[in-house]
Amino acid sequence: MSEERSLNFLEEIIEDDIKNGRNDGRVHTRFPPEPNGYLHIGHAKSICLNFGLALKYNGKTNLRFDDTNPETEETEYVESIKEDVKWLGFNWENELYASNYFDELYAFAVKLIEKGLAYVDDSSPDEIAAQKGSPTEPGTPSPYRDRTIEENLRLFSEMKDGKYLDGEKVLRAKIDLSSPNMHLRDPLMYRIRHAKHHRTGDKWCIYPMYDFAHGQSDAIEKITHSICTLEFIPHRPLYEWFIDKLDIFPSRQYEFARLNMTYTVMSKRKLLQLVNEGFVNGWDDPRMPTISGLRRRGFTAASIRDFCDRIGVAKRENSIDVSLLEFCIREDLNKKAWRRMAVLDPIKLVITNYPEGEEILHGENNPEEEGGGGSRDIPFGRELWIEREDFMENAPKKFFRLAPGLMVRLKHAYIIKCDDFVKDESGNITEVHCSYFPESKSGQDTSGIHVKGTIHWVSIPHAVTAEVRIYDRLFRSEDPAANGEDFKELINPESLQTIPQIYIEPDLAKAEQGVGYQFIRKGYFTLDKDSSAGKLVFNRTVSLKDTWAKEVKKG
RNA sequence: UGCCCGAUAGUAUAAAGGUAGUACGACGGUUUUUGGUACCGUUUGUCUAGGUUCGAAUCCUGGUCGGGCAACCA
Repeated sequence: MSEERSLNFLEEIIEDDIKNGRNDGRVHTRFPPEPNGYLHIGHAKSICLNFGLALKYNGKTNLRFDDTNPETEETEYVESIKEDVKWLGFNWENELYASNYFDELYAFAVKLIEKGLAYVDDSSPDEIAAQKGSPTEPGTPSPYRDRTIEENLRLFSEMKDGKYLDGEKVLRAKIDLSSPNMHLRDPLMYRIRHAKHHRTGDKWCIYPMYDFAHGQSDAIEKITHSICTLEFIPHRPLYEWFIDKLDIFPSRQYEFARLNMTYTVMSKRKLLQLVNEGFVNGWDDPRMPTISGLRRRGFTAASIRDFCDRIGVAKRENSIDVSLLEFCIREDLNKKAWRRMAVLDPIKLVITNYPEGEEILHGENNPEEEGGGGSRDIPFGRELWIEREDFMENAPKKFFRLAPGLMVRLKHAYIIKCDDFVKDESGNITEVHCSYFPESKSGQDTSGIHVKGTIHWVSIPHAVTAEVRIYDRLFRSEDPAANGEDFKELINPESLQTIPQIYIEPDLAKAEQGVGYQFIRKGYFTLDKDSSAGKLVFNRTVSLKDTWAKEVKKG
């Protein structure tokens, strides 16, 4: 709180507006998704921005579905969007739909026709495109541009009544065919689409275009700050033109740079292809940058909010390093996740001087949690699973694990010394033999022995099995979108690695979905929805930072 | 060869004419019963050329580079 944070450009605008008494100091934003796909991390930036601004300035935020294109929009998407926004921790003021305003929008269009500012055009799409000219050449008027108001009124009404086929006629605004801004060269306002709408059904066969719906919806809701992404900058004069000619509430549009992230694609169209063409297993595949994918992967809402806070808001194009997202989830989970032990690649360890039978040890749930977070029981015995990579026959000098003659501590248990190992006929190590120091028990160590390394383990007779899914980045390239439509060629073939059987400590049999666990020394994991009573499946959310792996790579 | 937006360490983001700072990354170290965490340190930057000014990342002009705009998508 004491830390003063500089304002982003939108906060500056809002504070300025409040200071000047604009809108009576009222702040009302909106988050306007089109229900034609699942929300992704880029939307999270927009959500955090819109809801965050309202929260900060004591305002409100509407959730408004921009559903003016019946051909691509579905209720399934509406539901997922609502779930994701809620999960992120935000509450909208009103759940609204652009389709709620179809009657008003129609009346607005009639009003513009009456003012001589809109006309029905019978030109084909190609003809209209030609009429618009090019950025360097002015457009030419449609032969239908000067129809009388009465004729336009009649024709538009007939369009609404279903008298024409798709594409036969459109309604266009009459603005300026020689404008240097292409969007002002008599843009389309309405098109004919005999399609069933997810909300209005068959009531309408004409649908407003984005430009004739968005600003007016903002105005109807008295949105004060309509925040969108950079590509809408050239639309702003049109947004203002409609508001001005219709004489409705003057909402204002502001634009910020959308989020891009390394090693991922961030367009709904591309994500849809990944889903439809089977490169991933659905919108919520844990490798997807969707909110639902991240959630299934084990990301917390808090970590995503923190990420959105750290990336900032500005108007320049950007590409955020995924490592920042990974930092955010590690930071959050470090504080929250319960520590547990799991062996992913097992090798058998025998403590030769340990008696038959078991002993119950105790392990802290989370050393980072204030007050300790309690502890759980861990059965220990003579035969344990340990990680194969924690033993080396010929260890390099800085290897602080097991090798003949070396000592390590078994986490929450005893210090052991490696005496011997067993190999099978093909040279694979099958067993490691150690002796333990009874007086070195964790928490009551009087042995005086100091070891550099600690390794995790699971008691063989008590071990529970599970499947684990290890994820890597979906793309091999830092900027897959730069490859255009061929982005799919850059998919990382090793983005999903399934380990069918790992050994986990018995307490983990009680694992629940939506909870993050740290498998000590291995990473953060969470229970996947594919789990069933007889089969536990864990997703690795993110690995732990691993400076040893880095050391090894350096050689 | 039109119009619009933008340009600060590797990546983001501050500095509103007055010491270029912060985070992530990278690198090194201390602590540690997780090679985790925590803590400390190091490294690297104002696109360019002029101009205004005592003083410019900031203001002005030209250039360069990047992005967007000519869907009956949003």
